Amino acid sequence: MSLSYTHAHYQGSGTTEVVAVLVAITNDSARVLTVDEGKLLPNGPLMPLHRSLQAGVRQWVEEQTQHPLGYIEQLYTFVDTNRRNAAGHALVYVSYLGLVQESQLSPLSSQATWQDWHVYFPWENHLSGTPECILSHIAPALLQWAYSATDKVQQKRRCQRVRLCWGIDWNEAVADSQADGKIVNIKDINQLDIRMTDWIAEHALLRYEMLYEAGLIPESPAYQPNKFARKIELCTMIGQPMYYDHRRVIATAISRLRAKIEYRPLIFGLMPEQFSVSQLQKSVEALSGVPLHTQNFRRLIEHQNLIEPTGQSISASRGRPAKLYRFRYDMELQSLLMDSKLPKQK
Amino acid sequence: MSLSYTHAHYQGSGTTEVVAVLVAITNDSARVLTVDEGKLLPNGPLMPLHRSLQAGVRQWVEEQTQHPLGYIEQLYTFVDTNRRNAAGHALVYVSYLGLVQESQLSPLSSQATWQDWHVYFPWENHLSGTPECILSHIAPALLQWAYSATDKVQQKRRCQRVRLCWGIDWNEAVADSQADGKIVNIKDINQLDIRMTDWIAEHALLRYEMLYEAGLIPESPAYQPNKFARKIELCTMIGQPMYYDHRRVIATAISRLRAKIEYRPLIFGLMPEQFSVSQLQKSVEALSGVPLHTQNFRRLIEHQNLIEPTGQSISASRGRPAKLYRFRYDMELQSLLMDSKLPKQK
DNA sequence: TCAAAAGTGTTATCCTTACACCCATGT
DNA sequence: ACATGGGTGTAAGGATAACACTTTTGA
Repeated sequence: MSLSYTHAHYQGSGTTEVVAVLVAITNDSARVLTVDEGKLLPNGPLMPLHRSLQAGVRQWVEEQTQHPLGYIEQLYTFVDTNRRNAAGHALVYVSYLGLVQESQLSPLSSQATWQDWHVYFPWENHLSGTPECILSHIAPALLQWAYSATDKVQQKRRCQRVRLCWGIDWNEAVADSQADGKIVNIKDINQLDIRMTDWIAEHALLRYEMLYEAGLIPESPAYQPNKFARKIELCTMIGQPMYYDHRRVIATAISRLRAKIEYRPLIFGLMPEQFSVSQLQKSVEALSGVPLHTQNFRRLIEHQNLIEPTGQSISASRGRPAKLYRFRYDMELQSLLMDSKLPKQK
Repeated sequence: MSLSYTHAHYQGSGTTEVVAVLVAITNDSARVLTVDEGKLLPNGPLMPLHRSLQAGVRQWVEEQTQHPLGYIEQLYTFVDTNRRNAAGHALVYVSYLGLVQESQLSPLSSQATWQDWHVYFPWENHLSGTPECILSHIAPALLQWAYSATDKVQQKRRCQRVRLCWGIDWNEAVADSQADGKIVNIKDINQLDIRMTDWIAEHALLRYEMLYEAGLIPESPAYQPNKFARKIELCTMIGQPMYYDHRRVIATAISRLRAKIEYRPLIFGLMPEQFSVSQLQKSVEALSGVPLHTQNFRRLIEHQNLIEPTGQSISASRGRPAKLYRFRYDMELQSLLMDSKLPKQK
């Protein structure tokens, strides 16, 4: 009943396992719990004893982290046809997202470590402007991929997808085109004048899937290490790979979190008991990966009546001390937090 | 490779199956494809040959309905501990939502039928005002359940959940309460003065789960046929039951559709080639179950630039003929439609 | 006293909602 | 002509984004 994992060969007798993306925020950065030196997400076999998947994951995770999980939800179910049991059935794995409060980070098992999720997705961190890796490596490589499509239609589709997923645009003029409109050659990839237009944080999964499809990451069967125009240090540009498709699972979690945080107060599942407004903001920024407007963030939060002052305040190293707040655990707010899956009463 | 199902006993050798909620709109009402006289959703074993679940479902459904599926997405994965294989593993079933265009409804297999989804969820139809079954039967029974909770805290929680899920409120004064605040007796359930406040269409799943938890539907292990204050005709009040938990799967689909239709143009996956604005509105209403403001609906749609006039128009029996439109299948719109799972190019 | 961080006020803009009204057609 | 459904204009209210500004502390 403890966290177990296998990576060289799948040997379970069942064909179903559960994979968890446990998220916490430490030092204003988002982290996920991993095993096997950051190469795998914690995973375990589906246990026949539990009434529901939800209940199984909850118990299983609580045993591992030694404290109750605040929030948990099912993410997505994947099939891994490379891993099959004796009868030839492909492995099915059901992924879950769980939120862990920083203050409650407690004894980890020997092999488990918390990893900043930007280790796996360096391009997702826009807190200090557009990351270099997009402009210098990823975008050029993706455009190479887009323009090397077989026909004109696919070429346009791919370009549009790049634009929408990555929020970039470029100068189409720097390209030769045939009579049928297909562009056959890009004069100089450096002259495409790639610029950021509209980065949408929630598209994290789409971006990962595009990199996968374009063969730019090692997990992909289409991977070719030399697809980048310039030589790169792999991990700092396209992130640290994981076994199987576990990076995709994290990408799914990131997308879900970023989308949901907009309209559900999930963030409180990650905060300590007391916090200042700016701590709250930094936590949201850690998840969304983009800087927020400080003044309006404060108003947004206060306007929603989700927090109440504790009376205490914290004096930062500099500047005016910040008032501390706590989340209002009213009856109504409990209900606001409720997801499609309510905590079953018994 | 055709749709197969079992309901008396689960006999598959694997432990995973796929269940599909295929939705179409006919005569301005939402329907789902069912088998076994409306008692089951189409389901089939997970096939080891497919690379992905997505691909499996798609092929499997296309074979059944004889035409390509427009849109498909994974819904949720359930475990049925009552159905186990020889090795004792509980059945895992992955559910999918698929949209089918009315015009393309084509040869069904002998045992498959399209069912109006209000057959299963009569309380979800608010197109002609609040349905009687809520006010006369469901709400009273739920309040009975809420006030019969063991302690005061649970009582308040349940009341709040009823309020939020069903958008109703009532007069708390018509009840005795003890010193500790727990209400021990409701003088007359008819005098609670239950009234509709804020119906939220997307809460369909929460509502189903509450009925399940309160033991008001036959699928629930807690089911007691006589929980209702007044004698009822079962199906017209709490809907037609299904085998296993398949009604919950449909409820999941309804919630997802209603939530998603707000910010994604999914509806076009259900429309015929050409349609008038009011046909479009009626289709959206069929899904959401609530009437929409006609004038503003038109503007909303036009403002989004999703449709373009075909030049033709249709003369209804009465009144001014309506212009016909088609969905703009531009490159960009293709991309707008894209879900977290892009159609893989190959 | 000044920099740094907390916190407030005000305005322009967009989107939603509601209501009033005109248009084109069959009977 | 008139009822019926199609279609347009416009104004109020709420939410968001942007900017200027005041407050409180430590160095």
